[in-house]
Amino acid sequence: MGRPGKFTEDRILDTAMAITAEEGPAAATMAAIAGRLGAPTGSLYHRFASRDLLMAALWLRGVRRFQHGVIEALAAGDVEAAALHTPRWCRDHLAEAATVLLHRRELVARWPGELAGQLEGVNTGLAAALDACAARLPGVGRERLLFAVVDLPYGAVRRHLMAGQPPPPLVDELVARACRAVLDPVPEVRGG
Amino acid sequence: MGRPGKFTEDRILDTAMAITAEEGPAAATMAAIAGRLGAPTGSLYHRFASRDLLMAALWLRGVRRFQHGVIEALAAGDVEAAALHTPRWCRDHLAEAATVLLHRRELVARWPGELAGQLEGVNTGLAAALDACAARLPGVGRERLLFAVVDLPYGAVRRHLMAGQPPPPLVDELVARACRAVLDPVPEVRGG
DNA sequence: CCTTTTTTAGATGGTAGATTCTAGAATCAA
DNA sequence: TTGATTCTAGAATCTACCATCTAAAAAAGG
Repeated sequence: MGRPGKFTEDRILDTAMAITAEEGPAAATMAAIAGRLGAPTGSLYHRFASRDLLMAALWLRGVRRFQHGVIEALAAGDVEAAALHTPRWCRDHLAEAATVLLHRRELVARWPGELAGQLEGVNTGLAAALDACAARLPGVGRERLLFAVVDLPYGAVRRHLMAGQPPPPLVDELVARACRAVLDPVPEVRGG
Repeated sequence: MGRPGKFTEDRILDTAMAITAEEGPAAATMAAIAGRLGAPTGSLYHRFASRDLLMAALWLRGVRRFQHGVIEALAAGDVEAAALHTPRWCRDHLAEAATVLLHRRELVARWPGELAGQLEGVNTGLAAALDACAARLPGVGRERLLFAVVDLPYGAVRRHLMAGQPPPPLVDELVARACRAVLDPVPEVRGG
């Protein structure tokens, strides 16, 4: 079988994630990752053909873990739970949340062609859950649901992630209220 | 008086903004800006001592223009108008909105010390308007107002800016509804 | 026309970081 | 033990870009 690896892909990604969460993705150079991990740069290139590939893998791993809860809640038809998953997950996985939610564009400025399929899979996974849920809710369009489940919670946690802090409890109340208001079928007419 | 300038600061910033909006801030290298403007790099450095300074100036100019409307609405005590200013301004200034709202971190990764005062001014300007408005609204804390006026609209437009599209009309309805719901003093009790 | 000031002009230097390359070490199977 | 295989190791290379530097051009004033 040959010599067993000393630095696993996951450990490399964890190190890149720590640097990214602390100092931003630009600070996660190959040398910085290798240095913090105590590995030579060559070992990194043994696992990942390029830095782009490494960063894309980092983002993919995080986004999959994150999306899992959202998709689950949507499948159960609980839109509010899906919306609240974001602030809750941020509390439990602060560094990974910062990496995935804050640094998407910088992380994967040039998406490697090799991973086009993986990206597609991630996108369609959420899209399918969203469509299935929207189909069950009369009067709630896809765009409206997307706002309630993705955009709104994202806006609510962003500032706190940027400060390196977990979102405070108030955020959950704000998200829940706004979510209900947006999905409410007859909001303008009193007593409807 | 000496030879009049051929490339003004504003034209340089406009060019940098165009590149940033189209291909991201990383693509806005000094050579790229100069090339698109038809100027040599030397002319850029005549106006801006460094790339960091140029990008910081770009962000400052944009954020000032953007904030103006928000602060005005807050001074008038109209929270909903303040929240709606974001999607409206994005429609009218698509490229600048993308630059200011999407690329803050990448644009000014290292904020130049020379501009510390300017940054401070921008931050306190909004903060003051926010505090003054919050003081007038009983039961509405500063954090809640910040969410309604900043976080919520930001989340609502982000996806559209990333796609290079102006936010659709639906966004205004979503923002307005969510804004009202969040500021509503007694949302839980029916008929309150 | 001549001087002064300001700007253009672009070649050149310097540096940070990604990537490659060659050597050698660790493990497994026979 | 030996050979095949997989990995570590880190120095060397390559590339892209920021920043500098010298020279010259273009006004404005006298």
